[in-house]
Amino acid sequence: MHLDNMSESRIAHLDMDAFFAAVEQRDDPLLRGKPVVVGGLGARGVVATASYEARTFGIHSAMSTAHARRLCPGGVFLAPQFDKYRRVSGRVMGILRSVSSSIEPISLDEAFFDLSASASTLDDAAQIASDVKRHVWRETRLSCSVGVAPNRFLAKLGSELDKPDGFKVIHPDEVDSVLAPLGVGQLWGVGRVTERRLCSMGLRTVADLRTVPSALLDREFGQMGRVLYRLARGQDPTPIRTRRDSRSISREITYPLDLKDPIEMEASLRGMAHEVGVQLAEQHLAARTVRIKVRFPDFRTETRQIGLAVPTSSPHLIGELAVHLLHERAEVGNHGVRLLGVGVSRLSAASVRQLSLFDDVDGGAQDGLGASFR
DNA sequence: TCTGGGGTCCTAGGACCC
DNA sequence: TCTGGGGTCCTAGGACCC
Repeated sequence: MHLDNMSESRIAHLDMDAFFAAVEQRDDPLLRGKPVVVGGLGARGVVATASYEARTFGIHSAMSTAHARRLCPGGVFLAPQFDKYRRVSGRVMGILRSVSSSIEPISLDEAFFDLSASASTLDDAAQIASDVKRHVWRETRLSCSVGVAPNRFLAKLGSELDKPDGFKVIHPDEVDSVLAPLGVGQLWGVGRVTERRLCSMGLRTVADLRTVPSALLDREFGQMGRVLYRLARGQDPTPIRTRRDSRSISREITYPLDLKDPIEMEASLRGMAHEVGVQLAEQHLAARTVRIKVRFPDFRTETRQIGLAVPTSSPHLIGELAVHLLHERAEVGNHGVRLLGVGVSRLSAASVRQLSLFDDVDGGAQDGLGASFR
């Protein structure tokens, strides 16, 4: 299970360049060469993707759209068209599937694919991956960046380091020199908070991190310590996961203006609960936990959840429980809420027998509600 | 930086049981 | 009755990812 084993793998990672914005530019020639920003257009919207032209203005993902507009008043701001992106994504994933039976989509624009079975060396894998990259361009007229390496982490790093329109192979003997100068924030799973903590320990680069004994990282970071120790050495034992069962389903809405009216809050929760219930039913799943999320104007966020004795996919029951949690368990004062959300978890396959049980529970809402509390 | 939406995984504390 | 220890489940919060 050690390194020798790991280095046997040949993993590729493909990442579409500025995906949403690139699709819009592809479909409207007038947008080519211009700063294009795709994201929420409302008062509280954020940027999903900025084209490379927009990035030169300092615009990046997750920034508020309002801020992006100030940085680039002449930019083109578009609401996302997810159906379209999903279609394009489907074609890209199809290309990956044509070269590997083991692919792991991470999002619409990103996926790992395992080439270990079809390529016996990293260079053979690189050849296949480079064909894939060309194939993606031919079929979609979109550019992507590809990394090829002995494991997932290094493959992803490869696609990141040579972006856009990049192609990078990381061989085992280059791992140390590639990793050493990187900032610790470049490691997968190290975000703002962990990066700060590491920096406050005097650890700014991966080379710094590598000087720290495993035991110290364990003590300081728990489970994450092990991961840090390995990533700093370019080790990543996590396999490609082709199919993962979903563990939760949720909907949430940030309102353009804070919601103050309890009636509106209830209606909104019920609407989201309906969508969650429908999605559960579509996927033939049932849930044993119902949860709400409340975010206040000051951005403080609370969650409240309730366990059910019997799994449910009933939109009505989920809605009633959500409303109950809001009134009885959340501390909504009179300042209103900025966001509400409804989610379900502890999912299981809904059997036909369970489905008939749900109907009973749903039919007698009051009784069903009481009986469902743990 | 006035901060979306949909997820995953981890942690800490308390209840409960033996 | 001054007070164990381990395991498991649940809840709430938080870090992180795209």
